[in-house]
Amino acid sequence: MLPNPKELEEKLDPRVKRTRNLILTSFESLLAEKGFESISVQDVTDKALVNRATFYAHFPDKYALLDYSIQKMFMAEIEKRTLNVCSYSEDNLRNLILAVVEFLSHVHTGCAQSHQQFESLIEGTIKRQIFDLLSYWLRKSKVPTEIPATVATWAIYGLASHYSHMKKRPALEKFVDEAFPLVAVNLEQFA
Amino acid sequence: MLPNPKELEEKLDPRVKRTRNLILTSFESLLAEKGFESISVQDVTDKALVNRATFYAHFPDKYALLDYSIQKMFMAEIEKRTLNVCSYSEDNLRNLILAVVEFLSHVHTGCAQSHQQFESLIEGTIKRQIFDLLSYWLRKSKVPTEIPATVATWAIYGLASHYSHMKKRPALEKFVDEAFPLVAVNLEQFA
DNA sequence: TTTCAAATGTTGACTAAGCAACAAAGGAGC
DNA sequence: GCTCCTTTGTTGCTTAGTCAACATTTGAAA
Repeated sequence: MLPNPKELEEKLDPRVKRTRNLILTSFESLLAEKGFESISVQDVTDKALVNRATFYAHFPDKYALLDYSIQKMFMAEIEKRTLNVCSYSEDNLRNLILAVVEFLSHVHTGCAQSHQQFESLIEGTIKRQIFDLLSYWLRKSKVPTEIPATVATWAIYGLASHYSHMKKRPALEKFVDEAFPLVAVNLEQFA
Repeated sequence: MLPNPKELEEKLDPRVKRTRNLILTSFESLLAEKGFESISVQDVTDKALVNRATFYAHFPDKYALLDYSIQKMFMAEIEKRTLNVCSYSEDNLRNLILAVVEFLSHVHTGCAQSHQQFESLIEGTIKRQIFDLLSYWLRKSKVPTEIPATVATWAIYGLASHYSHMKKRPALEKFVDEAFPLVAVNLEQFA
């Protein structure tokens, strides 16, 4: 059911879409200039030209906004590579790994303050996205996919996290070439 | 009372400011791509992501929007030169003439289709702005200003219109140098 | 001229956003 | 410890925006 969320969003009240976009844009630009913890809800709504009470009508708190933001950004990365409308193949898997590595590296360079604490906030969100995507890729399978998808999810995220923390990052292609088989082996039964 | 409108706008409901801006931005970008008459209210609201009924809550029709837009753009030109916070002087008058000439030339190059019909639509709006500005400049005068301000207004607009229609436009400075004394002579009693 | 589709204004019922005021929970500094 | 100020959620009421439906008007093609 992965390609769906689009359709749901299309039907939203225009005011809702507008407000969420304003909040999102404001948040992401703030994230580029200072650390997540030092951003207050007030900051976000001030820059978005939206009332603070309106924020709470859309998000329980700023952590929910972070989740929403990460989801959107990650999904954009996935959709850019049309990985959201396909099934499992080695080629798609390689592209997925590339996408996650690039996304996480981008977060580390783009966000003013990406501490350990911050990364642990987004880790769950991203892994959930990866897991859902893999499950969608394997939706036609006759055998259970939960275990292999879980293993692959953690492996992919771990690789990306590792890469984005390396002092001297090797060439992206080289890194992925080396890591790819270790992930693929767990999924080869679905190729 | 010219410097006031700012203060009034500041206090507007944020939703009102937002909506008007969306409509205005949409309209101005449409104006850059096609003729005013071929722009429908529907076009404007579609691009602005605003409901058509909302448009009518702010403007009686598209002609009112054109007025509003021209006023905003012209005022921006005036404020850029800080001509809205001063009194009459030959120097300010010269700058005003420059501003009007440049503004009208800009309209002629920037708008996709600027026919005679279109110019007659904006002529009144612009002359009103010029007249109001001159009246503001002369507000301290002990003698009546209406007649001299009217003459100067028409003269300035006429010059700008003439210039912007010339096949081979002379250098702006040269043109204004030549025309300036003819306007200034009607106002020299206020210098 | 007739016809038909598109654009114009207008309305009333519904939903979202703004606002001011509140209690409560940190957090920094004394 | 205490104080003071900021931030956080929450609430009830007001205002603005959305939507679908309608009657007109307009303009271009048949």
